[in-house]
Amino acid sequence: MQRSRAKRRQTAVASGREVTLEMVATAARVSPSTVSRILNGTARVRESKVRAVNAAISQLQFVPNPVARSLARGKSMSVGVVTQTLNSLFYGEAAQAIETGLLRGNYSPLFVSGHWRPADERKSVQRLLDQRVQGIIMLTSTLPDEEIAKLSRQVPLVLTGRLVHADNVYCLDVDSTPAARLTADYLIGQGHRRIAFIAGSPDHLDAAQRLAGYKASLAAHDIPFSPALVTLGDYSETGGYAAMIRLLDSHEKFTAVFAANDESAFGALLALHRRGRRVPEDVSLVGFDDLPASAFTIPPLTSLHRSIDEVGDCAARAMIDLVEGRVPVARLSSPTLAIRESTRPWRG
Amino acid sequence: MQRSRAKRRQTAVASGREVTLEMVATAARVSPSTVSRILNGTARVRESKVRAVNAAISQLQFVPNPVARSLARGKSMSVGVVTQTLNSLFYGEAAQAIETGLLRGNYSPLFVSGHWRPADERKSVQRLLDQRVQGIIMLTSTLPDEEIAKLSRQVPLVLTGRLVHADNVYCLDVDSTPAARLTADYLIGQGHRRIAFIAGSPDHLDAAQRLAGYKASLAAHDIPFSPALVTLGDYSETGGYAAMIRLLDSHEKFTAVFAANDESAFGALLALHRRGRRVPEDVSLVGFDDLPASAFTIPPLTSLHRSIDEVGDCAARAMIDLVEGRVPVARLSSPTLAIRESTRPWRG
DNA sequence: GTTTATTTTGAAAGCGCTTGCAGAAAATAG
DNA sequence: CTATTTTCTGCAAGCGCTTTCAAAATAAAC
Repeated sequence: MQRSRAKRRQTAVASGREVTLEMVATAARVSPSTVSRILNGTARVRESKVRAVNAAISQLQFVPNPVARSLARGKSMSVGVVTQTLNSLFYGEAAQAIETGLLRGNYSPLFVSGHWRPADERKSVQRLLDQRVQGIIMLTSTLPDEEIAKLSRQVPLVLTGRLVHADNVYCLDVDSTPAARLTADYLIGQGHRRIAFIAGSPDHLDAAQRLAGYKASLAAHDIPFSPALVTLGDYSETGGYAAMIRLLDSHEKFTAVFAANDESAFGALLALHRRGRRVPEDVSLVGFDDLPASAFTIPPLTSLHRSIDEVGDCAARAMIDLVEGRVPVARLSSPTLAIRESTRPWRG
Repeated sequence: MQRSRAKRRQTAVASGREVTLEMVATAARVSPSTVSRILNGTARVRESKVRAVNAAISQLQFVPNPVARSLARGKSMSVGVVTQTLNSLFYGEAAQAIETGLLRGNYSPLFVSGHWRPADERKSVQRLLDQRVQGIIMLTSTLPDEEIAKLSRQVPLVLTGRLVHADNVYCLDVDSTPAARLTADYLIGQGHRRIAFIAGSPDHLDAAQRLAGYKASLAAHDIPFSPALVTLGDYSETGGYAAMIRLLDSHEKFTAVFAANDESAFGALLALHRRGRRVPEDVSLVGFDDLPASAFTIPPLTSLHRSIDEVGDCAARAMIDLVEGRVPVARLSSPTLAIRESTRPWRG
C-alpha cells in the first residue's frame, strides 16, 4: 500500500507534476503554514503534527521548490563567483572549493568568467546582478577599485588578491608578499646571489606582491636589486617561455630563476632546455602555486605551495557570513615550499 | 529631471528595493500584462505603448526578476552540469564552454561534481533535481546505465563518453576510437612496430575506446596485439608514472608509447627520464587530449587534439534543444594530431 | 453607418512558499 | 471553575511575473 503510493508518486514526477507543500498539508491534515513552519523551524509545533507532517513528506517524497521559496523569501540563495577563466588549474580548484563551501551553507554558486578583460568582467557581473545573486565572490578582479566600491553598495563582495576598503566588502588576506619572500629566501639560502625574476602583469596586485616579496628578500640579504634581472611574463607558459628567452638573450648572469607562477616556470623550463641550460646544474628554477603538474616536470619543479582549496573554502565561508550579517573571519594557513629537483645549492 | 529619477533609482537599488514590472506598468500607464507581453514578445502590442514601456524600462533600469519569472513559468531556466571534478584542465575547459553555450540560450548552469564516485555523483544529481533543473549534462558519468535510464524519465539528459539509449537522452558522439586509431596510425606510419599503451580504467567507456582504437590500428597494419605492452594507468600523472615504470621493469621491448591521455603522458615522460630513456631518441611518446601544458613539456608532447570547447558547446546546444523540445543534432569536427617533438620516425 | 471579424488590452487567477495577524487551544494562575 | 497567559495554528496576503479569458478597441466587410 505504501509502495503503491510511492509508485504513483514516481509517475507523478515523470509526468512533471510537482508535489507541493500544499499537498503535504492536505495529507497531514494541517495548514500549509504549519508545514512551512516545521520545514523551517520558524515556530513551535505540536509534536503530533510534526510527526504527521514528516510522515507525509517522506511518503510523498516532497522536496520544497527552491524557486518558490526564493521568491517568497525575497532571497535567491545564490551567490555569484567571478573567475577570470575556469580552464586553469588554479581557478578550477578554487571553484571546486567554493562550490562545496557554498553548498554547505545552502547557497548555490553561479560561475561566470571575466577572461582577464574588464569589459567581459563587467558584463558577467551585470549578469549576476540580473540573476539577483545575494553576493559576489571575485577572484582577482580586474575592475578598478572605485568600480568595486560602487558595486559593493549593491551587493556584498568577497575579494581575493585585492584590497578594497568599503562596507560590505571582505578581502581575503592572501598577500603573496611573505610567500614570495620565503621562496626567494630559500634560493638565497642555497647560495644564489643573482636571481632572475619572471614577473606577472604589474598592474595585478597579486603579481606585484610576488615581485615585492622577491625584492624584500634581496634587501634583507643585502643583495642589490637589479632591474635587468626582472622580466615580464604574463602567468602563462608562453609568456614564461618568451621571458626566459629574453633573459637569456640579455646575457645577464644569473644562477637561479624565480618564476612568479608555475605556468611561467613551465615555459621557462622549456626555454632553458632549448638553449642548452641544464636545470638545476646550470640554473635553479622555482615556481609559485605548486600545481599538480609541477611534480612531474623534468626535473620536478620546486614551487611555493598554498592550499587553493583553503582559499576557496575561506572565500565561501566569508561570503556566507557577510550575507547573513555576520562579520567574516578567515585564517589562511601559512604557505610552504615544496622542494623538488629544479633547485640546488650554488657554490660560486 | 531624468537624471534625478535615475539617481533616485540608484538609491533604491542600494537600499534593496526592487524595480518591478508593475512599477514599469504604472510608469508607462499600461497594465502589467502588457509589459510582460512586450518583454516576451508573446503578443502584438500597439507601437505607441511599446515605446512608452521601453522608455519606462530603461528609465527605471528595470530587469525582470528571474526567480519570479521561473516560478510563474514553471521553469527554472537552469540546467545541471555534473563533472567528475572541476580542478582538471579538461573539465575546466569543458565547463567553461558549457557555461557560455548555456548562457547564450538564457539558461544558467549549475555545476556539481561527482569525484569519480558513484555515491557522490548520485548525491549531486539529487541536489540538481531538488533545485528543479530542467536538464542535466553529465560528463563521463560513473552511474550504471539503468540508473541513467531511470533518471532520464525525470529530466532530459545529455551525456558525453557514454551511450545510453532512452528517450530524452542525447549522447554526444565523442567516440574516441577513431581518434585513438588515428594516433596509433601515426606512430605506425613512422615505422614503430612495438608500441606500448598506457591505458585508463577499463570500465570507463571512453578509456576503453582509446584502447580499442589502438588495437584497431595494430590490426589494420597486421601487427599482433601484445597484452604485455598494455599497462594500466588511471589518467593521472602519478598513474602514468607508475605504469611507465612497470613497463620498463617488464623488459618488454618497445620503441614508442601511446598514453591514453596527456596527464598519463606527463608521468610517463618523467619515468622515462628517470630511467635514462631519451624521448624521442630512444622512445617516442604520444599523448591524448592536447592539454595546453603539453606544448611545454620537455620535449613538447605530440598529442591528439580535440576541441574540448566544441564538446562543451555541443553539449550545451543539445541540452537546450532537448529542453525546448527540438531534436538535437551535433556535429563534432574531426580530431587532429598535434605533432611535436616527442615522436620521431623509427628505423629498425 | 451597421455588423462582424480581428487585434489589443486589462482584470484576475495563479506559480509554490513564507509570514503577519488574530483567533483557537492549552497551560497557568486566581 | 473562570480569568489570564502563553502556545499553537490557520487565514489570507503577498513575492514578481505569466497567462487565460473576456471585454474593449480597431479594422474589415456589407
